[in-house]
Amino acid sequence: MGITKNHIFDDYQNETALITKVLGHPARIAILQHISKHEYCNCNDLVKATGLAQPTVSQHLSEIKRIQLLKQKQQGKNTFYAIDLDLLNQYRRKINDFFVKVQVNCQK
Amino acid sequence: MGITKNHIFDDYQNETALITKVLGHPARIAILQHISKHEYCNCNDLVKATGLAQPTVSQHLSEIKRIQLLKQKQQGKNTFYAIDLDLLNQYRRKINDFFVKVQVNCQK
DNA sequence: AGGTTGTAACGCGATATTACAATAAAGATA
DNA sequence: TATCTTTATTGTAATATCGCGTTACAACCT
Repeated sequence: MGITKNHIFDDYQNETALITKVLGHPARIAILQHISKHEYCNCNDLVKATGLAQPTVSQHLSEIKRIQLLKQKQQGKNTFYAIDLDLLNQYRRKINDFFVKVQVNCQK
Repeated sequence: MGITKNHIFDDYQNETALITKVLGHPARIAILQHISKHEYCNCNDLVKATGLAQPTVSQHLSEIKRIQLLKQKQQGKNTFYAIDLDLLNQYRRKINDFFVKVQVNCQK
């Protein structure tokens, strides 16, 4: 997307945007939904669940890993994925707080 | 970014992703913060607040308008922007619910 | 060893995004 | 009328993203 000028924004703005950006694709929403319903599923499960090709799913998994939202367990050739619930909750609060702050500021 | 295959995902996934995608840029986070603190500010205010060029700000405003999060008041040559609080709250709940559902599913 | 399976990495085409200069259009002001 | 101000639009360069075919590399099986 051309170069985002991250340096002119503060940490809060960059972090908030990074979390929402990772969530900003339907495939990644679908992947998180599926992992939540099938803990420690593998990449092939997600290929079937999403209907995307394996390399595409792998790429979306990498995006989600950028914000450390995934835990992996290697078991032989299989890689099993689960969601880091502590971080998920942290991000939930962070995004919710952003909305709330905007709302409160508006009402002053 | 190549073509996102929206048709293979359901409405919930597409809508959730669209909202977070719009929030997924630090400039748009900054713009929403500024509008919330200075109700009915104009485009020039946002140019000064963000440090981006006027066409860039205008483009980001368009992105935010895609999810109807902005109300505008035309006053002569000035366009004043404010946030649609009802929709903001609706989106806040929608995103928060997504996080909560994922969390709850994980714990089953 | 040879074949199968699961996943990441590489590479590419198509398209989207970011950022901005230049311009246009409309309202204000001298 | 001429000029300035404000904002949207157009066009463009640079870069990122999406999706996938192909490949590479394990680990498992026979």
